[in-house]
Amino acid sequence: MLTIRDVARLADVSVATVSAVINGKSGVSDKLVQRVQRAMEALDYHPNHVARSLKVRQTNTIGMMIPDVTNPFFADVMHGVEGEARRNNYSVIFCNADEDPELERRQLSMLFSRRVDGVLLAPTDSRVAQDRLINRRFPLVFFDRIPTDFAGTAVVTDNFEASRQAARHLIGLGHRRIAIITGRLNLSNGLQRLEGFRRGLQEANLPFPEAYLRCGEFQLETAHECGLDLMRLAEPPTAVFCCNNKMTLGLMRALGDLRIPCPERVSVLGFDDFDWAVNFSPRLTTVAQPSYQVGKKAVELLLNKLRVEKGSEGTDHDMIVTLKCELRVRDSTAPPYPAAREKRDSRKVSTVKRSSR
Amino acid sequence: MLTIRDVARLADVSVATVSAVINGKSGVSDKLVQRVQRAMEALDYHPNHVARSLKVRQTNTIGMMIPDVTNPFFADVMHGVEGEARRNNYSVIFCNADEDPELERRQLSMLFSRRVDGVLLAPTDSRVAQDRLINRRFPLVFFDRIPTDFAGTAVVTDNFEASRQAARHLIGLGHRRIAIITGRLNLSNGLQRLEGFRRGLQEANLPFPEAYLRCGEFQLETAHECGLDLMRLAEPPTAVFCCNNKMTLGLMRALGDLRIPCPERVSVLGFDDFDWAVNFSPRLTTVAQPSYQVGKKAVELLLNKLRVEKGSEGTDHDMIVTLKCELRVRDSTAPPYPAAREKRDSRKVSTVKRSSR
DNA sequence: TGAGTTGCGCGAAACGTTTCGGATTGCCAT
DNA sequence: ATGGCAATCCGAAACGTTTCGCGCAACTCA
Repeated sequence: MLTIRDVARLADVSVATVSAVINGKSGVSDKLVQRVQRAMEALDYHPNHVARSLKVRQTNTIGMMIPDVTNPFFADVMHGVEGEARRNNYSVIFCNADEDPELERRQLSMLFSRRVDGVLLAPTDSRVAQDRLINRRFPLVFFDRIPTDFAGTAVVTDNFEASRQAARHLIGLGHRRIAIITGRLNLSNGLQRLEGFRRGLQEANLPFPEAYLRCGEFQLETAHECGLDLMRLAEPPTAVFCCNNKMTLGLMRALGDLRIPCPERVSVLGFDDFDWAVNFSPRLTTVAQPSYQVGKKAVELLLNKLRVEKGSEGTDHDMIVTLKCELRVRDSTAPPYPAAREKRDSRKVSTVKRSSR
Repeated sequence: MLTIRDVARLADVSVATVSAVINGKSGVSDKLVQRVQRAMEALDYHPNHVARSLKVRQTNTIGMMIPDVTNPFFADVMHGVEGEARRNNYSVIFCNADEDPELERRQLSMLFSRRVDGVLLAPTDSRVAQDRLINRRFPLVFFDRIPTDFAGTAVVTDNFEASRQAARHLIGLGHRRIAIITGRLNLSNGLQRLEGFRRGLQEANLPFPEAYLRCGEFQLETAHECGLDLMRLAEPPTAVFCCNNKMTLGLMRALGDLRIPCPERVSVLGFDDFDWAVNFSPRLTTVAQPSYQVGKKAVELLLNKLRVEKGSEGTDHDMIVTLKCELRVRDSTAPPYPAAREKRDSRKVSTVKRSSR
């Protein structure tokens, strides 16, 4: 394999000089720059990035920990991460935790061994997140979800507000018996979605019976069962709010199993939008997260952290940036059945706008 | 930052000894092994993987080039890749080519600088794929798509056979006017799907007029327009085969725009299955690719290549492994309208099985 | 008892860069 | 002619590992 020495020899200069022109440093004459560049060209030389990393103690690599690649939400944030990283000459090595804290721990430790400059983390539980040891290893920015008493920097979406709006939308349609299928509640995303929803109900003075609160653990199968349970209740809900895309799918399957038409018998509102939502039967109304932006912003924050750590500029203040969600009203939510009886309770029905995408 | 020297000092042994125990080499007494391990524990020492990589000239990293992260098919193969790589102590640095050959080239060159041990590549065009220079840089295994005159190792699915079966399914239902929306035809996946389909038609002595062949470039928007064009023909097709998931979506939108009911007026059969297909309106019949397996198998092949390159065992013969697809019949395909008139042409209608997932 | 063998541990030289300080040159002002 | 000062260029020491070969002690066997 070619080394910097080979090009130095061919260009008849020292390795120091070659290094200088590779890194675009000033203080080397045009003549030599030319010679060196020609030599590199001739040999098709590519600097060994790992040797460089060892020397400068910086790998220009960030790690990204995802709990579940299969979720299209995370695919989108990966897209954002990869793009922004590349634009800044960073590579991303990508890890899947499979929702397993132990695996997550091992992967994090592997990332440290590889001396990544920093990591992006959507933690699977709050223990890892709080681990001071891990925090001391490298700059960390969280995304999508954070522990309740989190101190550090993160980018999340306004789960609380979005869920509150979701509840309001349902209430506005005239629903009184509204259920929720939540995700895991140990982390912010699951919790905030529940809390925002609860607040929405509360503000309308609506009851929120225990039976209408189900934990679907963010999984399709679990949500499927929740849906089944919910709809078999003596007094089933007329609307249900699903806290992520997979669970929405599970619920829809349950409705299909029970031959309960949506939205005629029950309205469903899902968290997470995706291309396919438009083609669902019925077209799904959802709250859409700016997933690409989450990824982009996360690496912006991380790179800033790295820059200040190198002392070159600015300051780093830990912060949680919150990105707005958007309610996309489509066809899976409608006034409750029988519409006639409850219609009088609802004044906002006629004002809701339908989203075309 | 801690080095091997620190633990050597603490354990009162040489760095060579520490290195030996880290790598589990034999020839060091139990007593010293204990001492060293205790020291590592006490210091919370993690070996510097980049120094090691430099020395042993192997990074235990593979690169993965994907044309489009956003496509759930690739998300699944990533899942397979990451899992199999991790099980073998490899990390994967992940690149998005965004369907841009120039970007792909740059990324490949970056991967080489980082001295990845090998790369997994779903090329965006056939030029890059054939580049001898690139092939000489590192072991390469292609997946999903290969150039027509490909020589090397790759894992693909049986696009030809699957598409032929797809055509047969449609024909079996009684369709005579069958259209196809193809992807790009410069690479195997697009081409084979067209060819298999054409063969299927041919075997049934069905015509395949120019007007029924549209290129959707694997993109949703393009396919949307193709769908519009197709259905506005004087004699529109009664069934259409879409060569990937995004294009199926585009077609469905077109049908929605034109208020053409599926499958009553037109049957649609899509390439690529996904969780959401079940909840479509109507439930989509698709040909499903073993995407996770594609990823898994690809790294198996790559790691094997690496092993033989290190001379430790076995031989490497370039090969193309082809994984089977599966036709999942659901509700978006049905006998053509008006069923009565053409029913007599079809004998197989009653024998098709419906897939429950 | 002495030579050969084995097992264990260590020192030091790589791996391919970057970077620091010093050496060389040319030029200008004195 | 001489000293001083930029402007270039170079040698060599790191960076944190692995690994080769050597030294030393303890056995084994005649």
